[in-house]
Amino acid sequence: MDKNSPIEFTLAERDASVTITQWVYVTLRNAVMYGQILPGRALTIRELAKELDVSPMPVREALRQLAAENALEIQGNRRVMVPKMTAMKFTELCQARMALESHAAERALPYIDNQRLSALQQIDALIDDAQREGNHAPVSALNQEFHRTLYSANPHQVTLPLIESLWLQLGPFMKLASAHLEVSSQVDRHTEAMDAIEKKDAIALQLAIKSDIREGFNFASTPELLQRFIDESNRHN
Amino acid sequence: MDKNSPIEFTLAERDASVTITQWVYVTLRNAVMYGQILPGRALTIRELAKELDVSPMPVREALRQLAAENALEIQGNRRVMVPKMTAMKFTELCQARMALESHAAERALPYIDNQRLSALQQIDALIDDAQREGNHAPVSALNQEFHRTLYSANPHQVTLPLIESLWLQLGPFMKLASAHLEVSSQVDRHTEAMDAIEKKDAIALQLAIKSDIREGFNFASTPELLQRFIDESNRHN
DNA sequence: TTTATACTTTTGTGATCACAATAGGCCAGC
DNA sequence: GCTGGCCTATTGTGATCACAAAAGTATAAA
Repeated sequence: MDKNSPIEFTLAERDASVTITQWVYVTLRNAVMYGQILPGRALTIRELAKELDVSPMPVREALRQLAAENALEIQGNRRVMVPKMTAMKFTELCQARMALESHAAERALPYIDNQRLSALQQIDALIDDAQREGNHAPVSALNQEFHRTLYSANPHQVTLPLIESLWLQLGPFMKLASAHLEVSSQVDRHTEAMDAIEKKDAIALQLAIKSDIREGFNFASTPELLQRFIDESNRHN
Repeated sequence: MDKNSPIEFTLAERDASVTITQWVYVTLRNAVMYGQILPGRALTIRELAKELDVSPMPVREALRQLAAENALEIQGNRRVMVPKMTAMKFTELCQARMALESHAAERALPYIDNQRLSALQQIDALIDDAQREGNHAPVSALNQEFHRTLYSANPHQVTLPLIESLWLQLGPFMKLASAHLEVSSQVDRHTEAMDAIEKKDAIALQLAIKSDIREGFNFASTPELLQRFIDESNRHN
């Protein structure tokens, strides 16, 4: 079965009201997002079906959906794998995040009320708590939650699905990143963002979001370090 | 069968080297993109399978893929339809296009060589020819081809799939648009873009792209006109 | 004429099966 | 020891079937 590396799934409870396909989709999505499937690892429908104890059918549909979201790549051989990363692609993904998310923040700004602002503050407080305790595991998910809460204030949402696609593509490398990342010393860009929101200052908000994204990945600003991460993830072919 | 409106598919030849699922996907995608399926129209797997003369299986997979690309919407009832448009959503889609595509153009600029520039000029010439002959049908597809050729110069492509998702969502309304659109009088922003490319002027290129997108839809700048289009497409429920 | 209810049909979901293509392993030849 | 071609096992694709949920329809009561 595990011709390459085994895959450790975090199997959630399967609610009866949710279709099996959706459950498989969420499970695989989390596995990709949190780097539990190494890039380059070939995935087969039957293997995953066996692993998740479902029939091949829901796996097929979930894989196709994830491929459409650019989380997985269908090779010419019809084989499915997590796309490999390159230094240039990594840069492009971060640049695309900055462009898209600063735009999404600007479009969301007019719709942010006090209730949502306090929700943002709450999430930020959780992040601070986790970092103070040295508990880096949930920070990545909480950070996403912060951004999602911000952008989804806009009730006519069209950018969030695109942004989530970028997150998915960067996901496998966030894990490698967080293991090496020094976050405690950095300026809290979330606070800057919330200040800008209170002042309804679109320019400042965009700047804060862009800085937040850039600093989240500036550990990789030295090409050698990034290259080591990429090599590490590709070592298993 | 046609409880609502019938669907006119443009059935392409099915190449043997292409899987049925891919062929169905392309066929449905074109139908959505060129407004052959009215928004709100409920789609059923078996109906489409019968219409396209394939088994339900490839249709299921194609529908799921299109839903993942935001071209179709899966309702709570598990029914699939082309999403309905609102004036606000239309605006958001255009704004997102401007943000994403101007960014994609900037990132592609360093990679554009003379060969690609002449390809762009060729496409633009075809557009001019078609418009001079009053042949508005292929203009929309050629315009997309122009933008795609420009952005895909960047070999580390990550934004193009996101941009295509936006095109798909706007697609159904391009048809309604082109029927009422006056294009002959407008400035040729493509020429401006190509001038900027020759001068390697990123700012001018971004401006040209943004203007091109804005003018492509400024027919809808009067809310009443846009509303009429939306109503028209929703009339059939 | 209108509304609530029972019945019939249709539909999405998921399982299983058949088949052609691909991959991986094996052995012979150099 | 290394490479090239054959053979077996595995895989993706697509078809068919079973089932429960949903939608549509007709009937009956008001």
